[in-house]
Amino acid sequence: MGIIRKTASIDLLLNEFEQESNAISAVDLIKRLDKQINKTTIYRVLDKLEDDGVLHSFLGFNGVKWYAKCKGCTKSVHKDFHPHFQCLSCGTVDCLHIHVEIPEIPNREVLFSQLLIQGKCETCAV
Amino acid sequence: MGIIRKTASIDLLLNEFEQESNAISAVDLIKRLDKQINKTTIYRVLDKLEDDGVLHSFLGFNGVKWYAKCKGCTKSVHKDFHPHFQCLSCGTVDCLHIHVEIPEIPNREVLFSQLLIQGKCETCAV
DNA sequence: AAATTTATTCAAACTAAGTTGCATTAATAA
DNA sequence: TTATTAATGCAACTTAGTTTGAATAAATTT
Repeated sequence: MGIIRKTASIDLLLNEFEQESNAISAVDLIKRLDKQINKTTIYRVLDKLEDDGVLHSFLGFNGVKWYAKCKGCTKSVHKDFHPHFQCLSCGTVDCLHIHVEIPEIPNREVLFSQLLIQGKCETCAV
Repeated sequence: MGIIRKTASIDLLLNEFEQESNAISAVDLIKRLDKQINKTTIYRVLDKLEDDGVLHSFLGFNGVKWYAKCKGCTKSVHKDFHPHFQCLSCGTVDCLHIHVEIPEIPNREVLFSQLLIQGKCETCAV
């Protein structure tokens, strides 16, 4: 079930992603919108936005959930297998628009994959 | 700080990994050894075994921590960048001994990476 | 435009994974 | 064999996320 009604919560959350080109963690969104939206609502709206192909989610190295805007994803077509990058210095997480080849694996059926790369970002690298 | 003393807890934990060729989640180990070792101790011993290059850890798709035996890792040399595979049907998680090329990324310094592949394992694939 | 249905929201309580502080136990060294 | 210090156990805590059930707001029907 996707989003049916336009509400203030959805606007507020989408606005955060307009302002920001990087990924944003659920935890961070809860902090940012603390005064404005209940955390239950935040998790639910994020869920729905992901359902609708507006956002996609992935896990960072410590297991917290991150969300980022989808490019070219729709409700039905949601194949967004790009890697994500987490900077060790500043903590920024973002999508890498590069292609990584996942090799065929004998006797196994590959359905999804998640590649998380950790290092230093443009700003923090020497 | 690695392991300094040989204790019963360490033996019990190592024994689990002897018996099993697949990865084992921390949660599962706590269940298995419930009567024998306290969960705090389990987390602590796992930490140290990882430190010593005996085990390596990674996160599953739902963010829980998995451990598997290291091959050719030592305390100082701990470069184990192989992908991990999680079966959607039976839940088994294991190490894939294949090489995946992580491309250079302009202006970024790549330090670590984690590739998690989800699908159907040998036993569960048609 | 009021009534009704349906979706959305909130607060609070809960869960699951993992961590911390501290007293106690047990390897190892002296 | 005692002294030292690492390892352990326990309880309480933290953090991220989920569930619940009642209250509210938005659509839709009348």
